[in-house]
Amino acid sequence: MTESTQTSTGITTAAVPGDLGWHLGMVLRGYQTRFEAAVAEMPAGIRGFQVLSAVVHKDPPNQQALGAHLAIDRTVLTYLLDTLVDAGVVERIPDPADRRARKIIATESGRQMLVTYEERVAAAEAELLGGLEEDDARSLGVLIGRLARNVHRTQPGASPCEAMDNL
Amino acid sequence: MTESTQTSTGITTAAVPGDLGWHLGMVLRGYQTRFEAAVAEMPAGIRGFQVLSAVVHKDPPNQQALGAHLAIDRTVLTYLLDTLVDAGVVERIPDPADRRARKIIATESGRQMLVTYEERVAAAEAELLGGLEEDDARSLGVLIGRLARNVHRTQPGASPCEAMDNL
DNA sequence: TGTAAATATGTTGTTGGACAGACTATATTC
DNA sequence: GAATATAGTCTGTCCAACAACATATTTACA
Repeated sequence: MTESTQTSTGITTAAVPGDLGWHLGMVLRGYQTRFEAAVAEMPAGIRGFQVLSAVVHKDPPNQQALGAHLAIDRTVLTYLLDTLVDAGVVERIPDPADRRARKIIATESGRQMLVTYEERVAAAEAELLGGLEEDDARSLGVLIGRLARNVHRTQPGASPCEAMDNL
Repeated sequence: MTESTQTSTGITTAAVPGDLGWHLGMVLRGYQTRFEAAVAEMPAGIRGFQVLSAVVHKDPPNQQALGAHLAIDRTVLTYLLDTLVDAGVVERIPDPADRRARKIIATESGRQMLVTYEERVAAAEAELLGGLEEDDARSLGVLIGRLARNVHRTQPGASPCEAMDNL
């Protein structure tokens, strides 16, 4: 811990390169632990929930769009969807306009399941942020959201080698 | 986007449970992409850097503490350290007080390497946060750091890592 | 003291997810 | 209608995570 920065919140943070990675990893770890417990009974667990949530809230036109949104490889998405279809949570319906593509829609049972688990997930998220002041938690959510959209916008596809010309 | 929350920053975010997970995943993905490029030539890549950084900055008394700090499984840490030792970056020296334990120390070459790569990592972190206002980036760093320490403190992480909660 | 439990680390084997490449079916383009 | 592009699936491979076991050492306690 060498140099440090005084911030408006009164917290002093060590300015060590790499700490951001440690912080992100630790937060994601805490999130996953709670999230996992919240959706343990869902088919395909965390990713099952994420897929179902994306299907309902984002209404992607085909699997490719769905996979791109969640940054899930298409070959992985295939068996993820297999699991969800087997569980009767979603359906693959052929797109009449482009019969190569398949649209994923939630079944009625899937919608109900999503509602149920969204409550649990919301509770898990609240618990994760429970250690922060309410204002801080809200700010953090906003800033992370903005940063996430930046990343999502500037990182198309799954090829990580494009965005790294600068080093 | 159904319901939304108006925040002090003027940004509108969708209040969908699970979005926090998507945000975190996306940010971590962007971070990893840049980080990976920054430390590609380092032995053991990202984790090699993280281990070396922790060894130098946190000075953990033994491997167990090191692994607990980074949330790395001990069996993984073993071959991670093998790689770093082979590369001449760190050394395992037996603890004279407890001959079961080994203290990991950086070699001179390792220290130099760390300095070199810390510059690159700092640049990568700055680039990731580049889309945010400077104040926002600083706030985000502070809040994530606080949350990360919460998680690190409250995770039931198996081992007595309390000895290292000195951040 | 002697012995059982606990601890620190290393080794081996298994498993699951990520990913590349081949393959099928359908669409578009010229 | 031949060539090429796209959506999805299937197969095989690689690596990290983890469990189970092995070894050396320390600690607890009878």
